[in-house]
Amino acid sequence: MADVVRGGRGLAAWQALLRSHATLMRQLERGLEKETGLALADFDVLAQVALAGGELRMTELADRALISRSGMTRRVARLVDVGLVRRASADADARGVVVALTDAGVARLTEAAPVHARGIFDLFVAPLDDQELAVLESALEKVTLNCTFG
Amino acid sequence: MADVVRGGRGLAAWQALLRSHATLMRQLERGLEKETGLALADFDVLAQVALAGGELRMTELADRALISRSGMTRRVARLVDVGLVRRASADADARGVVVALTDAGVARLTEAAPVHARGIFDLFVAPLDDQELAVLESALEKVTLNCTFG
DNA sequence: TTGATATACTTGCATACGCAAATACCTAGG
DNA sequence: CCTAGGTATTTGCGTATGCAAGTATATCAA
Repeated sequence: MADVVRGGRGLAAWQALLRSHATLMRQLERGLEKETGLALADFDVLAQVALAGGELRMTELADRALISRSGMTRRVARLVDVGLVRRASADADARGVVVALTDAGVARLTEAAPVHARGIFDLFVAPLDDQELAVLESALEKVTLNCTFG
Repeated sequence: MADVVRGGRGLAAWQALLRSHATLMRQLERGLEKETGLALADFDVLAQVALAGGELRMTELADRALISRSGMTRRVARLVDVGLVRRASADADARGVVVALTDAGVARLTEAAPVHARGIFDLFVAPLDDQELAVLESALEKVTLNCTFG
């Protein structure tokens, strides 16, 4: 029975990674939250806004953060409550909402970004040597790109 | 501001993968659920029991499925309701519960396992060539192993 | 035997999520 | 101008989760 579950070439490694992903992410999030008081989901919002150049509409933000629009509504609401983010109505479209970082948000992100990078580094990059990293770099990109329109 | 967020060597690729993971997993789960009517979480339980040789205690099952014990209590309850799994008290320990597949569970798993393998293959393995796969195989293993005690 | 402590599992609670329906606004065609 | 249909966002609802507390059982030592 057990062998029905096992897969072929290349599957096992991915399967293991996918399965441990939840745990890895929990570790990553614990670290971030412990050191900066910021949930990963919230960090992600701040980071996306920053990457976009300072402000983003809700839909775009949801798409980039890879969560539903309704989920983003609530995340932003939480972030507004704690003062890391500001909502304003879009210039040209009264339906629209633009989200921007507050000063506190910028400060928090500036503090958190290196911690997060460090977390990913420790968990994912550090265990690998240079050659592996080089291959991984292009390989992961293929897999990742492949899902952008998912 | 934006550059605070960007990381160094090897980070970007992982970051992208981690970020797209939720979406990839949703795709994977959609496919599995559509073709077999089985949620990924439930598949995981069946697969773990099968891999363990037919039966598993709750704690062990939760550990292998990488979720909390309480989460597993509920998953198993759902699976018992739909008749894919059976609970019995452990021989030597009256506190214990052993979970085993029913015939229906075995049948469902047998049907679902190739579908799931195929899903992972399409999303993760197919985009890569042989050399990339070879390196990835060992590289992912390092990252994955590194978190087993997380 | 009996109490102290640990283990296996479940339940109460608070929280986050996605989907579908609702709301508000925009845009075209007539 | 007005209506039909589309888009941006929010709300209602059901569901899954983890943590902390609770219950039942085991273990061990005095």
